[in-house]
Amino acid sequence: MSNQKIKITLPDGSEREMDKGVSGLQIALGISEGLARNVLAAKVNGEIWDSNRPIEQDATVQLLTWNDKEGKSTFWHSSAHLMAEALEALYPGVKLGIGPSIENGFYYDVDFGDRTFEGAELETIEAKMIELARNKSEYIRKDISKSEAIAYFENKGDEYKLDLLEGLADGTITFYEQGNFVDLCRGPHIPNTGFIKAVKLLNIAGAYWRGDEKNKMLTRIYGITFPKAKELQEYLFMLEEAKKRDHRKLGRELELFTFSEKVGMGLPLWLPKGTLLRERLINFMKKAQDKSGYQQVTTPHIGHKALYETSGHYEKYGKDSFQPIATPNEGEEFLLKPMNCPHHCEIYKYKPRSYKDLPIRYAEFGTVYRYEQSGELHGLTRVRGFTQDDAHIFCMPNQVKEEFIKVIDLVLHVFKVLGFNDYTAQISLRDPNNREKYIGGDEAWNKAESAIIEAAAEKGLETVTVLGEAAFYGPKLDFMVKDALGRRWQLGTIQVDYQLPDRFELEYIGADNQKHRPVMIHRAPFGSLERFVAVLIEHCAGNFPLWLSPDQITILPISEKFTEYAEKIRMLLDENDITGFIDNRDEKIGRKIRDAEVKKIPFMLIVGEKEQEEEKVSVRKHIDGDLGSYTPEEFVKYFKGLIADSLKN
RNA sequence: GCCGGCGUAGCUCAGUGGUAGAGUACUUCCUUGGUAAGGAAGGGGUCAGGGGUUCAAAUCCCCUCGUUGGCUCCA
Repeated sequence: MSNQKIKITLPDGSEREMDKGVSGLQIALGISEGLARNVLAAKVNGEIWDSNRPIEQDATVQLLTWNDKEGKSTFWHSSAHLMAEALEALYPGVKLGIGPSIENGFYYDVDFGDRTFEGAELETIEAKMIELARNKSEYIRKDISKSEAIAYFENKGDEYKLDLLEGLADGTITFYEQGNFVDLCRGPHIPNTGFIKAVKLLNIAGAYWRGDEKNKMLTRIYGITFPKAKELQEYLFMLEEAKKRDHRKLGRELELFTFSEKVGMGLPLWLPKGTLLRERLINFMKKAQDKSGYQQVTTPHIGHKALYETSGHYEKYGKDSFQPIATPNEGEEFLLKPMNCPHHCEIYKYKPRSYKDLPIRYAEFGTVYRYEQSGELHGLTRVRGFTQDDAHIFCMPNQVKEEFIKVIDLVLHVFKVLGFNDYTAQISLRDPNNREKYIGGDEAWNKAESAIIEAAAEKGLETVTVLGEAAFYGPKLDFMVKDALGRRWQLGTIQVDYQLPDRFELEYIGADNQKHRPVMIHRAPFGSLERFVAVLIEHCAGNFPLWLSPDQITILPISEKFTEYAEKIRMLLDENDITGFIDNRDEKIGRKIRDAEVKKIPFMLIVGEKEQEEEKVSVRKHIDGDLGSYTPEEFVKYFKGLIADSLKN
């Protein structure tokens, strides 16, 4: 044991002299035994290490527990190894792909050979994992040479690990061993398997090796583990609650939309209430756009095939799309429109444009059709026919940034009014290694990409940048929101495009009396109305903001003797553009209230003998209950005030 | 498109080879009731579709369609 000292700096800024070779665990022990029991890993100079790995030089050390994101991910990664150990014990000869931690838990990709893995077997694996966890096997890190590593997996016959090893440099390879299981792994891991107290394997799915559909499909087993049984119970409860928000379930229950096999998969049918919701969203957007200088245009649902050949969409997507519509005339073909932009380009072109006209902003709630892969369809979030709150801004190059910023403001306004605070702004750029996926030259792309980056920076937007996510004609700024089950969906999108103006030969006459090419910005704050409604439903669990709610009010007469008075109230609401209906079923008031609560109707107006005499209504609010009695006029004023408040910003 | 699961009444679901069920919704009647389910009666299913095994199939097998969890894709 060396008695050389090193300096350890803790997150609170305090410094400690410790022996060289001290581990995170030992540092924790020096603070408190309780902490030491809970330490899962250590962050050493920003890098996550095993808590028992010796620290050889001065370092900033943060001890990671279950309360830290990195602590959890280490825990789950170790759990993946535990599951792999259980799998090898139960199914000798299985081959393993990769087994990382994910946002909520972990998975491991497994090749069971010719065997079909049954979901029912998950419980057996869970039991085995718990059994192995009780052994408290330590996770032991080993540096190993590449040749030894290759020899090990050649002997084991695991081609996936050999494939992974190919990409690794000699001298950087580590194995981790726990119990009877050895895995190629960078680490880090928790001290031993005994930390894992509760296990739930959630589901199985197919996943291509290395995410490439040309490769073999492995069985991916998803799971989650916890250091306490109670935390698993809570997690499972939360999952159940999340399922109750599923827009597919609420959409049916609240009578918003439906699907029909006969109409076709992925083609939503909007019911009256869903349509009302859509219309409210559309009016909201139109109003916001009117203020921002947009003009509404309307274009047909089909267009000549040549239109999309010009735009490049046909070449890029034609073979995977709804196929052209033939006419009686030989060789004449139309396409169901997958995009509105080519139509809008033609509107731009219908007359010569002056620089004084720009920017021109054409907006359309355009319904488009795309042949999405059958396996991709999902409720309203991924459909084959949907309505975009689309608009195309045609502007001069020096107006791009300003216009882009205005669109960011519009998107943020929408998110703010609807309470979407938890979104990710993603800058989607070209994949530098795969340029043939895109049209257009480097110069235009570079200009477009920097316009987005600058505009986002200028707005102080927190962004993540993802290479390879750009549209084929230009980079994008996408706004992503999670659904009830944590799946991320793209809502708003803003795209800078130098390509389509070129392809459609769009022009304007500049101050110099010369022809110039405008730049296009494609943008859709909702993205698609269908997806937006889906995410909105899950976000508010079907309890829509008053101004959006399809049923704003139901009037509940105590008995049929008061339907006439109820009708008077309804007419007053009608005059004030408030949506209300009378529940005049032959049911008791308790029943009517219950049904209105279940249908999540924001307000109930109860009218009986007392109300009729006093010319009042008893107001009951969804979830909150009785608000007392109001005169009808007072209530209308109160109601309108609530709506005005929620639309302020 | 690929891998796995699922498909019984409008909805939620029971029914493991022997005459299709429950709750709820719906219809009719009784009840005219004061803040989350009043009572009674009734109608409703080619058990997704097609083929096969069997004396007999909702049930076992195959195909198709739809749906679902992922993967790949996403203008």
